[in-house]
Amino acid sequence: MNVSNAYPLRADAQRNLERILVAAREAFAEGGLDVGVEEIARRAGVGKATFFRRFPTKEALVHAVYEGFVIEVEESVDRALQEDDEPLAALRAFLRHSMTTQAGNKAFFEAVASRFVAPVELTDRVMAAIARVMAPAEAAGALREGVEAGDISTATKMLGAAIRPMDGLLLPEAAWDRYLDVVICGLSADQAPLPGVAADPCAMVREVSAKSV
Amino acid sequence: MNVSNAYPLRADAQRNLERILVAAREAFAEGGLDVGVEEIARRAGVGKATFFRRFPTKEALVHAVYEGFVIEVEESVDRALQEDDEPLAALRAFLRHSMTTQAGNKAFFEAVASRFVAPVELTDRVMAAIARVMAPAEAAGALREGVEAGDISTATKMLGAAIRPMDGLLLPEAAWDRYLDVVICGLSADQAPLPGVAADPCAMVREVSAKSV
DNA sequence: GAAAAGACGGACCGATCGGTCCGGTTGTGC
DNA sequence: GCACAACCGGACCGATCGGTCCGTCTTTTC
Repeated sequence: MNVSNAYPLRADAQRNLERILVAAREAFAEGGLDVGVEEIARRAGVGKATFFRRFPTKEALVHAVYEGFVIEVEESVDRALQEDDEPLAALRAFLRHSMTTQAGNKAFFEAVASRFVAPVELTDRVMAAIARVMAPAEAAGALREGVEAGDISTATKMLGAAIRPMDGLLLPEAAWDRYLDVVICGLSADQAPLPGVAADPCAMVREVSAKSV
Repeated sequence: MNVSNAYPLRADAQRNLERILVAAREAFAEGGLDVGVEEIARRAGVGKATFFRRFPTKEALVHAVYEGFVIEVEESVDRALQEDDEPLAALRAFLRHSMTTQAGNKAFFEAVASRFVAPVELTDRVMAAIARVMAPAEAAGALREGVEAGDISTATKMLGAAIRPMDGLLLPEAAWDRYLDVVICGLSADQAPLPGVAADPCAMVREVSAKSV
């Protein structure tokens, strides 16, 4: 985000900026998006004022970290597309990876759970990545009629909810596949078609984001 | 909870207590569990101190309201059990009703999403109700092998997550059945059995609750 | 109808959070 | 090596939240 800005930062400032980003990723991963700015600055070995000199608001930092998540998603799709033994393999690998990431990174989980309004540009990138990862299954006719990108996005939310039965508690990995199985199975072909799509969640997200600018 | 206490409250105190409970239910339904105590007291036409005279802490109020939710769940199961056209009907009706309630009541949604640690006694009641509502389907062999009460509880969480694509946004009702279909379908028989249960979420919930007492 | 038990609410407290200010420090270009 | 701009961080601010205090008012009881 600000890492390579218009005119170059002084060396120490650049170093501190990077430290802040690293510290924020760590702190958010452990404690979720509610971790305070002071704690992040402390971890970065920096004063609170220094933080606010680089990021106008805490929200800006959250967006910067969120962009990292989007990149992770895109890379996850690239990796998932490698395995093409069977039509649904890539989609399954993607969803499974999403569970792992949400489990190990509380902020990622909260981001998926939409604890904040993400910039449109970034949600668009996520949707594009999802479209890529579901393409093989779609082409092979392995997907239930009516399943679309927004549904896969929703599936990641549902799976995230599944592996966190209560606040602060995380289901052991061995139990995750139960839910992944249920969802994959519900998304597979050879079922009655899904009811018609009455609304496009992505469009609504776009609308809300635009309104909040 | 405190409504009918050990020794009788004075008439005005009893009236105010009821007003507080009603106001809390409304306020929580609209704004979620983060609504402040002051706002609730204001809605009840009462001072903040009066609130804290009846409830030792805000958490106590949340638990009282949560007990109301548990009763709603139990009633919902009673109603769902009426419709027995086909084996899965009751379960489906129950999950559908849970979606409606979560949609119309932000606090209920957050309670399902486990935004707080509920008392063991109440989570036990929820689990018992779920066991009742899934019994017909189970008896008819309509459930996939390995599906148990904890999975239905998780299903309500997943469906709650599905209908709220982002903070403050609610999917229109017409789109809900898509996800209900996916989940019901994944829970139905005639699929490969679910992977073995490595952990019992309910037991873990019980453990965590005990620790926090 | 008066006294005492109980309830009332607004003012107050301490902790926390996002965000700002300012006097001292440090990297950088000449 | 010097001067200046850029940078630094701790102290500070205002808002908010859960929770308490205390002087006043209401209900109950005899």
